Amino acid sequence: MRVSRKQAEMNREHVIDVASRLFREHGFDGIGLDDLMKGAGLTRGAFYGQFPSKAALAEEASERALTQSVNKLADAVSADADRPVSTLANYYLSVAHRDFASGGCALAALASDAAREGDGVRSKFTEGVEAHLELFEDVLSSSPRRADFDDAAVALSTLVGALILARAVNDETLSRRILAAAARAVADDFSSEKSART
Amino acid sequence: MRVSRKQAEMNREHVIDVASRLFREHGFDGIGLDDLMKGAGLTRGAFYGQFPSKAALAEEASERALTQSVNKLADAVSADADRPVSTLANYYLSVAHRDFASGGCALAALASDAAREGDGVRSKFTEGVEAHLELFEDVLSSSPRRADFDDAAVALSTLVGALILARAVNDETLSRRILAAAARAVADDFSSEKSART
DNA sequence: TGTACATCAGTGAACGCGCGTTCACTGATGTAC
DNA sequence: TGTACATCAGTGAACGCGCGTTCACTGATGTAC
Repeated sequence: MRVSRKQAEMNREHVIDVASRLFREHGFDGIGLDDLMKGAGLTRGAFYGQFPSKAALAEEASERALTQSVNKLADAVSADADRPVSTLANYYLSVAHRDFASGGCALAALASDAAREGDGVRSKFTEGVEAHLELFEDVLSSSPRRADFDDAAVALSTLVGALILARAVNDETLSRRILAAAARAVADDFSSEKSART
Repeated sequence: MRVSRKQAEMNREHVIDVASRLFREHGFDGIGLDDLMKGAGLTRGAFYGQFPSKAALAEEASERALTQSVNKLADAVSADADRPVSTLANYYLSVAHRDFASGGCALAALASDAAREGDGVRSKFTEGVEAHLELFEDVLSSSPRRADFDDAAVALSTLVGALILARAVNDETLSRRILAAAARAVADDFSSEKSART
């Protein structure tokens, strides 16, 4: 059943979107092409008309997930322009974000997996980390204290690490304490905007 | 070929050790029972005499990897008791640790994977995170500034996040800048022992 | 302590299954006239 | 604009392979006397 070129291109884009979500939720090795294509409303066989291999999809899906992650963070920050740093930290380390890996930060969801992938995926992650760092440097610099690359790297590391630990842990109290502690530390480090102690 | 009970118990322990390394290197889904058992010098078939399932091994291997991680960090810190905080940070964020996931921190290597595992593995990670936090609280408290649970959580998050990002990235310069920035931030936050700017 | 037998750790082949990938086929789309 | 045919996006069965798991078997170990 041939489909119009426009429809075919839309299908391809849809597969990438679905993959960017399902990879974040299950990891690159945790989801197969069958489920990936089903999730996009197509069948397994159509895959190789669109992509040369699963690794190639992983690459495109990583790029998309990382771009979406940066954009979501930028949007969240601009929604509360008065307190950008604590908005960023609280949004990133919210329970909602912790429980929504498939639509959340690709670094927290996939960076560990990416370290085991080939250069294609890792190059996308390199660009993704750089894009996140640029956003962080911007946001942190909006505070009274000027921020440089190193400040951005430290803040990003703290947020990513805290989210990953909060997700790995089985104990809701411990999980929330980690999120809260890291959010407050990042917010306090870069603001007159002191956040309240929990 | 039956083997003495003592030898059988040693074999079982060896399988757990090998698994704790190979899981850290390849992820829980990235290595099969065949390679796991081969790594321990046994054959696939012997596995089910020792463990009820792969998930059960993942649980035991997680526990072992986490315990080993804490012990290694404690040893590293006590080797340079004069500057415990910067020793911890520099050891954790060394290039050697970045490039040696199989013998390194189980949290950085497997926490993302653990979030997708069942309660067995996640409970071990909960205990593992708690053990790391206790160590961190101890080490950080040795500085002039007193440290509490939150300080430990922030420092651990920063180190784990920075190591994961440094591993995901394809660019050696970027990778080292992340490591150096996070190491200096953690060391400076908790010491009179100021570390030198790179 | 020595012998006879039961136990059981480890072997290796086999199981069904889902994986990534290939391919002959279908039929709507796109094109040539 | 209408017709005839070539193109090719998507289908679904099939491929070999490695996965987690099972099992009949082997032969050294452990035990009973």
